[in-house]
Amino acid sequence: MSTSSAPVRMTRQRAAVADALEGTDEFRSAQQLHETLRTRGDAVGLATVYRTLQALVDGGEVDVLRTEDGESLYRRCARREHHHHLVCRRCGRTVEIDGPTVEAWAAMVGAEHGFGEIEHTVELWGTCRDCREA
Amino acid sequence: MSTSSAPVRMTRQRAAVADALEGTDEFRSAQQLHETLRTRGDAVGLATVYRTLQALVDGGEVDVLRTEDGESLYRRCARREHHHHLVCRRCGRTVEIDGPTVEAWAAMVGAEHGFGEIEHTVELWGTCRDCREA
DNA sequence: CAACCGGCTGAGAATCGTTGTCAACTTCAG
DNA sequence: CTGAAGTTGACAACGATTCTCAGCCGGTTG
Repeated sequence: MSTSSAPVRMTRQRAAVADALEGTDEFRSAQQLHETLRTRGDAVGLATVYRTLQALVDGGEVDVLRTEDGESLYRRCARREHHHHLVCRRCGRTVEIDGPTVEAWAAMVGAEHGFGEIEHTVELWGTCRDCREA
Repeated sequence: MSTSSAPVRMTRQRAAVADALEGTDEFRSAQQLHETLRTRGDAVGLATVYRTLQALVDGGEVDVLRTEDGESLYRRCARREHHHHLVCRRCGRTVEIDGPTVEAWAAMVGAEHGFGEIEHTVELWGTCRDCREA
């Protein structure tokens, strides 16, 4: 038997998207990445950018989070373990942080109220020094 | 001088939306509320539902949060002070919670990295007992 | 090295929640 | 009661994301 998972192919497009993510430590939107690639010369269809990002997210390679106005931002994070982010709402610059106590707290509060399958969203937004001075 | 803010009028539609929110303690989407009102008999245009909800949010009368797939959910909360939520992802049932230490922690982490104007998002999602048993 | 199978791509259409438009309408001060 | 101005609602417009599907190409096989 097999896991019947389709073999994943390495294509120019996938390499390009992955590379664009490697190139920055800021959270970027799919559209920004698409634009970056187009400018850089290795154009990739927008749909493909979205598909690739989704795949990377599913594989835990990339983190996503949503802006206040619903746009998804992607970032290749250093640590694969669960963590949170302090993101500059202006430029996307990001600092990875972990809330050692948050997980436990969330699980406890959930159980306390009879809720199961608890998940939590903890993100910090701010304006980084450079953006404030600009 | 004046704040030049336009006088706010009480209309059937606004009363209806406000009432629909009073009627439940669950987070509901604009579309759900619109449907509820239509079924109940006092139909209100969808655009008006959105406008009214936005106004209530701006006035701090109502809380908003976004689903994982980007939909906005609204709820008339008991306390006006800052707090967080434990929401059933299935039915919207909600428990208000406060993270006494979260605020301080967020501000500290922000300052520590040179970020200003810190805001934080802390929401818990789970499945309530009733929905799990159903 | 060439043929092939099936995953992959991309341009454009389709979704979907939400916001903008604007003529008709309603609230409420005077 | 009247008029000025805030409101409403049907519908168009938007913007991010997903779907379609015919053509393309990675990689394995013979």
